[in-house]
Amino acid sequence: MTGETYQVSEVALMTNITVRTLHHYDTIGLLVPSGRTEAGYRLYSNGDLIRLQQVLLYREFGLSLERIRNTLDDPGFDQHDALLQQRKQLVQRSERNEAMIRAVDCALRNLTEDQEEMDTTQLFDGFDPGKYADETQTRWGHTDPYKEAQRRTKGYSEDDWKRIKAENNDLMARTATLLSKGESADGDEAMDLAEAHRLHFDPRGSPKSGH
Amino acid sequence: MTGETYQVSEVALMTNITVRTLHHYDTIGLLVPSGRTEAGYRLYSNGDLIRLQQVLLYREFGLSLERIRNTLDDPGFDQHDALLQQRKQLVQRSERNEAMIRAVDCALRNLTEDQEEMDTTQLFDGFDPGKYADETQTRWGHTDPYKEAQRRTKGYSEDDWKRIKAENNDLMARTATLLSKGESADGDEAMDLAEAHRLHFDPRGSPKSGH
DNA sequence: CTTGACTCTCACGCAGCGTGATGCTGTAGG
DNA sequence: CCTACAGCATCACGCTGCGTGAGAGTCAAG
Repeated sequence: MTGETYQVSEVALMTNITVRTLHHYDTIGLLVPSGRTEAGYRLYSNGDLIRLQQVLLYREFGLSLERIRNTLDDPGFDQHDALLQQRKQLVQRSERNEAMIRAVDCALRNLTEDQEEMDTTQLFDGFDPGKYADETQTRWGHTDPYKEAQRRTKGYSEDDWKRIKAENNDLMARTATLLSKGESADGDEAMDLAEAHRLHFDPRGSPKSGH
Repeated sequence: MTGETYQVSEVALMTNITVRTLHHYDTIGLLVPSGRTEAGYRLYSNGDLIRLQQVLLYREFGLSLERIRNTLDDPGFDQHDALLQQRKQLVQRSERNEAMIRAVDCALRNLTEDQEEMDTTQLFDGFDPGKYADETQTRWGHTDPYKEAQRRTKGYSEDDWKRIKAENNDLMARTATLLSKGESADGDEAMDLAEAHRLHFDPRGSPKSGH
């Protein structure tokens, strides 16, 4: 007979997952053991193992447990479609992820590379971190293990970096418009928009693009 | 004076984040507004905005809020190093992610492509999903929009796929060893290892690699 | 009977907020 | 002055996928 059953720890050993995971899959209804002992011990059948096998496979693909449960409980409903959608998500995440990598590379470049002509200030494009910049510059002049990373990534993500900078600049734009309507909210002296703008660009009083 | 202050909703508008996020950053100490009104309203200064700006920048890089807080609160401690580590993590995730994509592609291929000679069964390498396979085969014969994806990924991830299949096969191996020592735990009839193995390979009774 | 290895069921914790619930504040209108 | 109504505040639970005890029952061995 194919009627062997296994306890949690056995299944855990077989599949290399934890007992807790089995508990979890049980409580969320993803993999409910087909049997229990009188004492309440979970008993997994061979069929349960098969299901678990599929669960783990789909999990390997990055599908959510909920999605896995749906596709398994309603076979023929998704599966292929689910995989396609999953692929899309993965691709998106991948792109996003690589953009982040490039962005980090750019940040690293900006932190180290020829700071005479491109210092950290520019990182915020006028929205300068100021005092922090001073310390950062003196502290890590050239740490050097990422030198190669710099070369590899040189001229490699200007657009991504620009996007981020654009978003940062966006703050200032919003700030300006916000100020133009909210200046009466707090300040009694109605300063003109230009002045407010300048203050925002450099709240510490060191004007750089004084217009 | 540079003494303008802003309320939560204003800052939220400027930076395009939610009020709740500001609350959160406050409670976790990532961005504590430098002031409050008598009524308890949060008041953000320009300095706060600068800090927020940095926070959002690092967040863009994928650093955890905790890590951001550390690097900002102890400037010169990490930052450069933090970015490097972050880069490593991102690269890892990226690799993992792409492996998943390739795996999904393989799964899709196995689902659709020439099923006469490579049906879903093989997906589990003997640890066959059986009845599910029948349904899946008949339902999605050829949906076709991923045809190109198939071509692009052809012969493209055999190793990744093999790794996954190996992991799946691992289950069976473990099962076998488990059985060899645990057969007395439940079953009274001491079947021989080979038999147990076969049962495991195909608990529904349709032997395929009957050795 | 006791020990020790397993098992069970709560239930909190983590990351980063979303989403109400419930109540006070502040300003404009009647 | 009273009333709306918009904004603010503080809980506090929800989500994902389990990890990690806590406290207690089970089961085979000594």
